[in-house]
Amino acid sequence: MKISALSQSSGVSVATIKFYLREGLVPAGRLTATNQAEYDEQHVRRLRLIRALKQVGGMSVASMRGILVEVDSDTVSLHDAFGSVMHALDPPLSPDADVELLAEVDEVRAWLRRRSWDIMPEAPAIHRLAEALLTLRSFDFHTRVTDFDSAADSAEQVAELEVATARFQPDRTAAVETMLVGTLVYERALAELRRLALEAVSARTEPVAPARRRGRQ
Amino acid sequence: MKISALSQSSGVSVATIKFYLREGLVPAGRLTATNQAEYDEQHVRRLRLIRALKQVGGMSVASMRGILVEVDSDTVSLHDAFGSVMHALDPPLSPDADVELLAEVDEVRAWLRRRSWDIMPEAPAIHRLAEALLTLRSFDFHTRVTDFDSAADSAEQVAELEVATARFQPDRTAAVETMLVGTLVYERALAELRRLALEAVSARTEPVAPARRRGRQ
DNA sequence: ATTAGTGGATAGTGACACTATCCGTAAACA
DNA sequence: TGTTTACGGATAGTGTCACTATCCACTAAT
Repeated sequence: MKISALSQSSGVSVATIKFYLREGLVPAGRLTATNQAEYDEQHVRRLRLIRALKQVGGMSVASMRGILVEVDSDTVSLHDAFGSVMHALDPPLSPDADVELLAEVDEVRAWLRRRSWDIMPEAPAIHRLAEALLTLRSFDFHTRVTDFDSAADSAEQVAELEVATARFQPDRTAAVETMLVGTLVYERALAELRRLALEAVSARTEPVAPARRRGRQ
Repeated sequence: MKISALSQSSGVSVATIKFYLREGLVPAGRLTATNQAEYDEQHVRRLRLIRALKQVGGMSVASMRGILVEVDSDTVSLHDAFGSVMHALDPPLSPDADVELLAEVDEVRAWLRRRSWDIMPEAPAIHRLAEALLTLRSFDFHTRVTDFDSAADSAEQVAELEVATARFQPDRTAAVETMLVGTLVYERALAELRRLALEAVSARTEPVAPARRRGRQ
């Protein structure tokens, strides 16, 4: 498969594929001459993955490179590979050692322990979750991690299915890629589900319109 | 409050505030002379909102303008305002009348009806959810909307709390802003929760027993 | 033999989110 | 009172990003 065929079967322009090759997002083809190279299904799959990361995850080329490096690196266990990719997904932590944040992080860690979730203590998701909780609180939401028990149960259910699907893949790279795309696309799906829930609850809650008196505007 | 004070109490530089004013993200201050204007708490709140939308939602200035227009427009009911903002949050639909997508959309609609969720039939979230399900299927996940029943239950729980918090706000604009920021930040929090669930499930599922230790790497 | 396509390098483009500078005026201070 | 500082408004410039276009020597296909 030459570059024009790869372009054809992936829907990505030749110029853009060259750009991705330069950036290290797509592995180089096997050279058969100084100006001829051979590409295969692995490259088609990679381009599909890149499109999904870009469209669903809104990811930049730089962060995709960071993640795809983790996808391609061979760690000992599949679990470690999943972990590396998950950690690379979250933006790096700022070293603002805010006291309030650290307290919240501790609360999240304690909650995880109570749930018997075996998480690396330095997982960025812990910090990100704590940050989000703090932000919510600054906007009048009195939310604590413990309010998420039911959400955690259902997240666990979906996760079972995802991990099973990823482990079912024929090879290591495909497994990690599946885990990656699954994480992002399920996130999107569940976010949309949430927006629908919001609309449904708001519809149910709205008191008969005309009777409501607020100030001007 | 003059512009430098506004900058001080919001943490946004004067130059950037001027830029947001030009772009219509922040309403103009009340002019007291040709070169003096008065800003208030409303402006501080708006700048905090913009920062949250940018950092948590990763939104562009253009899409923020689109949404803030909806926040400021006065519709009859609060529910309609929430709806407009929700719909403006999802990127506009592409007019690709894919048969497969339409079938999926119908399945989502039927599922919503079974749940007695009162949703506008053209809500973009329906299409986005259907799209995500199709993408998942193309990556080996055999997922159907009906797999989301448990997730929907817990989403409904969180939504109750959000809607209540938003309706508790003193004025209309604050209510809509609260709803908006709540939607995005809860999405983030639940996404992080999901990533933690994934790591926990993967740890539990890993068949290799020997040298794995928490905290290593 | 001609032509189209290739890998590789380099330069250019348009969008984006600010950022800097300038201007005439007004407030704050000495 | 004069002088300095800050203001609002307008315009131009900056750095980053994700491509896109052009060029080159060369090879494959016709």
